[in-house]
Amino acid sequence: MSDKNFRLQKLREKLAENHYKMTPQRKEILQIFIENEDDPHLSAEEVYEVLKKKDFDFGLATVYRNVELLSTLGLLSRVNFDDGRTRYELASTDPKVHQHHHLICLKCKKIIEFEEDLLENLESTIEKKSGFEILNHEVKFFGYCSDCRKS
Amino acid sequence: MSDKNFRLQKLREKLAENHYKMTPQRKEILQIFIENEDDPHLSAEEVYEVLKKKDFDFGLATVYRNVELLSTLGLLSRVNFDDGRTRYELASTDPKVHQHHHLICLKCKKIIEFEEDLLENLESTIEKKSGFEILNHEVKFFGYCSDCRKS
DNA sequence: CTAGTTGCAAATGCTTTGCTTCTGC
DNA sequence: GCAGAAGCAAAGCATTTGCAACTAG
Repeated sequence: MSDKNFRLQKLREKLAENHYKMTPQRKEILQIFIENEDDPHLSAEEVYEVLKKKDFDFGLATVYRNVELLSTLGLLSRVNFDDGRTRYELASTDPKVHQHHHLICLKCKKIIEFEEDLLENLESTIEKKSGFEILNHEVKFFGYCSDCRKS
Repeated sequence: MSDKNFRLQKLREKLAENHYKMTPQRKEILQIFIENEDDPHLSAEEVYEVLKKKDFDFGLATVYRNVELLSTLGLLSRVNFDDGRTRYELASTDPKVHQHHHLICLKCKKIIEFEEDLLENLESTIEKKSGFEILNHEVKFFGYCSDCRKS
């Protein structure tokens, strides 16, 4: 099964499980995240713009309600880059895999994904010392990307 | 020199360096962060509330402008717990020390500070693999605190 | 003296909500 | 058929901004 169909399937399951309905709006919003690999961190407003370009005439409030719903269902993850809007990205399809990390360039504002996790040790240290049970994490690194370092 | 005087001294220096003026507003706002050890992550509005309790009648816009200024001067750090408001906390006085980590309990919403950093290895791995020069980071762990795990 | 700062109120911009109409299941 | 969803416009909040009056250096 393609990644796209896998995610749509999962959407159907999660919706049914929680007594929500599958609607064209929900399907299309998830698809936009699947298709927009090049721009993976979309705000509700940006999703709405993409929808308009694709000639889908959904209400903005519907987009707001559904990105939030998809995030509580675990299909999207909320990310916050302190630019005044909540953004969302496709969640990992593997429940064992935590979030990747984000490298944020202070000069050109570019956001780079770093795929490896590498926090297992730190997490078990924290769990031992604090008694806190860690389920997930969010890690951002700030600095200069390789392009900006050259100039 | 006390920690408080050290920080006020640093505020004076940073302001002068950058051609800003020392005002009673700026001094008092920084002091509030120094005094509020028990509630270390204040939003602008919360700082404004504390000021009112202390009978300082400063404008809310002044508070917004100055917490942001203190943050650009390195005396405060911005933190974001996705509760819809920007929060600030006292920055470390040691420039070599990175931010501590925040453990966020998903049940009781408590925020626990974890003082050790322990990210040196991960950072150097990322720098080697991506060519990204890391200056700072922000790390949040989500899960259940020891109190909530018991119940 | 004067560039920078404050305070106030109005404006902005993201997000949420109320409510009526519509539609999956 | 009916609970849940969409659409629209209005409301809600945190935050920013314009501007006249003030003040630190």
